[in-house]
Amino acid sequence: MNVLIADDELDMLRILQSYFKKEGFTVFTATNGSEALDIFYNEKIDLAILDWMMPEKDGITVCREMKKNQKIKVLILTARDTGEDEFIALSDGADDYVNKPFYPKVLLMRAKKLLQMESIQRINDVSFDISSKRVWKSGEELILTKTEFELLRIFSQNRRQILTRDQLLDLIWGIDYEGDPRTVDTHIRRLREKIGEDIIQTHRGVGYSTRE
Amino acid sequence: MNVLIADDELDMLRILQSYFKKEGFTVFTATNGSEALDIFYNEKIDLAILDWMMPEKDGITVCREMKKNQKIKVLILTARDTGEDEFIALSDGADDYVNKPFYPKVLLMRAKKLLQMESIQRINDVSFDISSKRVWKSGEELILTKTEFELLRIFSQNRRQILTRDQLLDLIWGIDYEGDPRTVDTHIRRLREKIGEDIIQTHRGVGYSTRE
DNA sequence: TTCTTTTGTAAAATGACTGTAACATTCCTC
DNA sequence: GAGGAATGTTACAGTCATTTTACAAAAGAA
Repeated sequence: MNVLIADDELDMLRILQSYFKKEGFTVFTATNGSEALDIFYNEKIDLAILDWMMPEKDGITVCREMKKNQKIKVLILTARDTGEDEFIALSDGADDYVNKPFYPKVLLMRAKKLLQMESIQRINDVSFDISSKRVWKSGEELILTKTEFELLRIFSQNRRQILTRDQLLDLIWGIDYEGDPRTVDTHIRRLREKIGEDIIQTHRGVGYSTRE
Repeated sequence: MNVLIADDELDMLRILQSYFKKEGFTVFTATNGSEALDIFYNEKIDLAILDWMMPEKDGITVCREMKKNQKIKVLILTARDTGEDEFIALSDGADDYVNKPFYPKVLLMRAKKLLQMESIQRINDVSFDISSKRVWKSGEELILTKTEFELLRIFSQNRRQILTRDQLLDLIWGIDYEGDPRTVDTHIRRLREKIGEDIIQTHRGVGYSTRE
């Protein structure tokens, strides 16, 4: 997992960096908003931890920019603590908001929550482990192919959201893959056969989603 | 969306209840942990907001119990504010943790984040999400066809305004579509059947509007 | 290599949605 | 209350989207 930490206090940066590195994250750091965006556009960042008050561009501005296109998780960090600020941050797309001073352990925990890093995930009676790629349905282990597992993982990471066939093609086969969107149907069909018909819901004319 | 709020301070309960009701949630309340679990087992609760310190069973115990089987979001509320507590709560399955005192607006925002309902619109007891094209009536999800959803969207964007059949044809089918205006009646009929008869009002000789 | 599994595509079968028309009901006017 | 106009309701067939089946190419395993 790639995390980008942006703060103009170097001490803060150093402390967070060491905490996240210890947990196995790949850490990128920036000391101002523009630098943060630069890194964002050049690396595949999963989570950005942004200080509100930064030179060049403040955390909220950077957050808005990042949230425009990509699906990245953003956590805003700040020493201000009026409710209004927190409200603005959350309204502007931030996924979480933590006041300074904070306990690093808690920040780490919140970061992991955002990234859904608990290794065992569950959708109704189907549970699976991302790292070992094993899947169970009410206790019984299922054998899924690579594509089927990918589908399941993508749905789990985008719960309740409707994903179009094209989105699924992009997410599983890559943005530059040129294939028949109907192929998705077939894989959905195969996945449903294994995990049960009621996990994935069809939205006619739109796409598919988990049913929860 | 059904939310359960559990706190032994009655003032707190009352304030939160009114905030959440105004936003269209169905609110259940409890003043201790056992009562909260009772309600949880008897109702379909989407989100539980639990005070940590409660008689009978504390919030964390209740949270653990709720998280055992079901897909429910839990937000822990507390006046303690050691990082250790927050860490425990989040580790034990809580989805978010907010310190008292807090700003109700922020709590509401966090609750909505948990339920992924940022762009939700409402007409009476019917709520829907334009971006994901999903519709609920008092908590239950409804399946609307494309045309039905379009109708609902147009009415929501033109609240209280009376729209003629021709206007609706133009807005939904496109300006150059040549079709029977009575077709609109049939779609209104089908939409009413799903969302309830009282949402869309007929204006004889003119057209239709929302009734609010 | 040969055999098996997985994958992508195509085409047939199924099922849902749509528009129209015909009939029923309600509302309004006289 | 009768008659006429507008709306509500139902039924149906054409159309379109999805599901399902089948098959051959590709990838992996033996």
